[in-house]
Amino acid sequence: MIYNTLTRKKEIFEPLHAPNVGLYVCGPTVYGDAHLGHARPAITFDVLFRYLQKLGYKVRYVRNITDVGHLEHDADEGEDKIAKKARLEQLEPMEVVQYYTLRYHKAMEALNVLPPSIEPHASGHIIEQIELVKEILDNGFAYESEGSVYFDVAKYDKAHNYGVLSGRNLDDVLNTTRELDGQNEKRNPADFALWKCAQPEHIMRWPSPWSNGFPGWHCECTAMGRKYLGEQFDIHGGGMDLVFPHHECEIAQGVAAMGKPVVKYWMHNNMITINGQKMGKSYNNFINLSEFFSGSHPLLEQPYSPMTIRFFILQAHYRSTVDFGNEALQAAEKGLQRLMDAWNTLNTIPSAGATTVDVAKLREKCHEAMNDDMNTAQVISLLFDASRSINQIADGKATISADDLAELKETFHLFTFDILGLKEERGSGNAREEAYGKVVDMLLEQRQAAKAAKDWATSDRIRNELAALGFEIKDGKEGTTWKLNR
RNA sequence: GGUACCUUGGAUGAGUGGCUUAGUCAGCGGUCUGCAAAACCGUGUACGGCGGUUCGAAUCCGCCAGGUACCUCCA
Repeated sequence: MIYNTLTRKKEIFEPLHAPNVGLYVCGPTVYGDAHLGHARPAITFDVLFRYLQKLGYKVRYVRNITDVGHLEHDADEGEDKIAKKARLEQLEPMEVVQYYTLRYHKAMEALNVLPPSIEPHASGHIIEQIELVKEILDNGFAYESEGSVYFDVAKYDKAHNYGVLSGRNLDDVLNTTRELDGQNEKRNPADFALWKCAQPEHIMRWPSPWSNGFPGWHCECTAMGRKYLGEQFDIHGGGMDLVFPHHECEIAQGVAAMGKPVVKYWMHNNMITINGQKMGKSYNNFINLSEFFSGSHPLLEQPYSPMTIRFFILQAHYRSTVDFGNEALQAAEKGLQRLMDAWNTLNTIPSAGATTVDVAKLREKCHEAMNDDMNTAQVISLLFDASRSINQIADGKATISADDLAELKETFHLFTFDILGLKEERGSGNAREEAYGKVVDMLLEQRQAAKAAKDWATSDRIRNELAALGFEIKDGKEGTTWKLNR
C-alpha cells in the first residue's frame, strides 16, 4: 500500500508490468550544494527503491539532474539559474553543472543512497523535449508566440481537467496568478512555457523550430520519463513543494501529448523544517549537507554523521514534516548507536534450547510496516524491540534457539542494512589513525612512568612489543618519539 | 483570498474507533560493577479547545483557536 497524492488515499500497489517497476524521481537542480532538504527525497525514494527490489521487483529508477531551464523571475530577464550562476562566477555553465553534480554524488554516497539506474541530464535530452513540444502543438494544446511556445491551459482544461493533482481549479489559478515575464505573449496568465526564446545575454541555448532558446522547466521530466520508462509508468516521486505547478504541468503535458495519464502513483515526501519553517534556498535558512558532516554552521552544536542524518530522517514517516533540532539529532545519534551495538551483540550471543523471542512475528510486522505506505518509523521501533531482546539474551535473561538466532540475524540485517540502508560507521581514516596514535602515546606514557620507577622489565617489555608490531621507539633528549615502520 | 495539510508527554515522533498511554533521547528509582560506562528491570505526565456521533474517540463529524506548505525557482 502506498499513498497516492492523486487520489489522496492509500492504494494497493500494483505495477503496470510486473515484475518490472518504473520509478521516476525529480532530482536536484545543480547550481548549489545539496542541503538537508535534498537528503529527504533521496533517502525516501532510496528506501522505496531498495524495498521494491527486495520484494522481487525489477526496478528501473530514474532520477534526473536538472541543468537547464528553470526560469528565474526575480532576475530582470528570463535567465535560467545555471546560466546566471555561471556568469557570476565567470564559469562555463557546464563547469558549474559538473562541479555541483559531483558534490551531490559525493553527498549521496555518504548518505548511503544507491545510485539510480539512470541519471539523465536535461541538457542531454533537448531533442526529446523539442519532440514533446511538437506533439503538444500538433494536438492543439499549445501555441507559438514570439519564438516561444506556451501550453494552452484553458483549452486543455476543457478537454481534460487541469488541477487534478493539486486540487485546484482553473478559475482559482487565474485569480491568483501574478504578473510574470512575457505575460503579454501568453493568451492566458495560467499558461506555462514549453519553449522559451532566449534573450541575447542568455548563454545556454539550443536551436529549435521556433527559436534559439531553451525548454520550459516541466518538459524535462515528461520527456525523460517517457524515454526511459515508457508512455506509462508506475511511480513518480518528489518533494511536496513540486506538486504545483511542476507535477501538475507534467500531467497536463503527458495527457496533451499522449492522450492518457502517464503516471499511476504519485508520491511526495514532506519538508524538513527549521524552527517550524521550511528549509529552503528561498528562505535562506538551509544547512548544507557538508556543513552537517563537519559541524560548520552556527546552528549546529556539533558535527552529525551522514548515518545520523539518514536515521533521523527515517525515524519520521516520509509524509510528515520533520523539524530540525540539535536535541533531536543528538537523540538520533544515540539511538542509531544503540541499534548498531545491538547488531554487534547479536553476532556474539550464543544459542540455547528454547526461544523466548518471536522472530517470525518480528519479520512479519516489519513487512507490514513497510507495506503500510513505507512506515520506516514503525520498522525502526520494531528493530529497537528486537534490540532489547538481543540485549536480554546477552544478559542471560532470555534464550534463543539456533534456528531462530540465524533467522533473527537475517531479519535484522535485511531491514536495518538492506532496506533502511543504514550502515555502521567507523571513524574516517584520519580519525582512526589519530585515535590509534594516541593509544601508542598512552603506552609510551606508561613506559615513561615505569622508567621513572626504575621498573626496567615493564619499560623494556612495552618497547619490545611495540617494536615487534613495527613501531620504532626513539628516546631523545626532548622526550620519546615513535614512528611506524611498515 | 484560493488549495492542501498539520496540532500527541521535557525533546523527537509512530498510531487513526477498544488489542499501544509505540519507539528513541532526556529524567527518576533499582539490578549489575572495585568505580564508571554499557546493558537489564521499574517509572511519570500526552493526545490544541468546545460540542456531536458511538457501548466506547487521541482516532469519525462540526465549529473555534493556532501553525505550515503551495498558488513564483525550490526537495
